[in-house]
Amino acid sequence: MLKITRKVEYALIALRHLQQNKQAKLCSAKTLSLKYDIPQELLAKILQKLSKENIILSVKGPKGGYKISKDPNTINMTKFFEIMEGPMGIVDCYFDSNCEQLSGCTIREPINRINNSIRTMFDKMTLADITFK
Amino acid sequence: MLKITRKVEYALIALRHLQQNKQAKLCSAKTLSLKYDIPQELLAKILQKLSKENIILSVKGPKGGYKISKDPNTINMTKFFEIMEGPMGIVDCYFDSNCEQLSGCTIREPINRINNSIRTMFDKMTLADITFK
DNA sequence: GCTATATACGACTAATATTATCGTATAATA
DNA sequence: TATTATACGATAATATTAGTCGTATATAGC
Ligand code: SF4
Ligand code: SF4
Repeated sequence: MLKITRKVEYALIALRHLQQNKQAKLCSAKTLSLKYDIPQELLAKILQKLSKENIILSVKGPKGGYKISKDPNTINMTKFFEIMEGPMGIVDCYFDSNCEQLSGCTIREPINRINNSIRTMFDKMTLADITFK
Repeated sequence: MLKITRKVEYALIALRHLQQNKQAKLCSAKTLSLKYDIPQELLAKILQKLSKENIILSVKGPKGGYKISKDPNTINMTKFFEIMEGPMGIVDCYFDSNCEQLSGCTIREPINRINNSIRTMFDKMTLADITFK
């Protein structure tokens, strides 16, 4: 319960590495997967998503790989989580209304207050809080 | 990602009902399951757990059921979540050390800071914040 | 041009966690 | 003693997450 996904963790590990080696040329998915013991194909897809979102820059071909392309201070964690995993809420009704209980739900309001607290907390936090500190 | 479970939601709905009808005698699992459209057997097990933890009191037999037995102001949400779902952490290594990456993990410290922030937030919140307000 | 290496991307499978159900036992009321 | 309700372990169904595979494309170096 209340877990972040492995996908997000792998993304953060990779981003931290790229951030702290940003003076270096490029770093490939393979290099990162070996260094941090992350399944290569899975990490590759994660890096592709980060690239598509212009958080990192990708270069194809031999000697290719990835490097940081956006200041991690400018990306807040709510946004980052939603880029990686879609809408973020501790219950589904925050972004989807298919809940059986919705019509007569007595806890939706208090639950949404909690939701907003968590979102606010992550809004105030940036990628740099994880990739730097 | 970062979701609470249905089990917890059902528990909160039931507790809110019991709290707001605490002058009433008893309320059965069946009554609650019909009123809130929650699978009866599932809700029954949830109520049994709450009873075992002395959050509610149970009475067997016809005319039996449940009622609140502990002031919801005295139970913080971290404790409540952990009663219902076990150790709470956004990553496993907060309470379990079977992670492949653990030895060379570069994000554990920053992740744990987030973890602590979430726990602190829920420590400051009580069951009454959901069952009353 | 050819080969090797690396990203891009969709489809698929496997593993795990969550949600729900079933069967049986026990207690108490009337 | 029949009925209603809790207690509890085992099992099944479903959803989510994690990981793999196949194929295409780009490019560096020879
Ligand atoms: S808070 Fe209520 S409406 Fe929202 S998902 Fe939970 S049960 Fe459904
Ligand atoms: S933070 Fe690091 S050690 Fe902890 S679970 Fe995630 S990858 Fe594993």
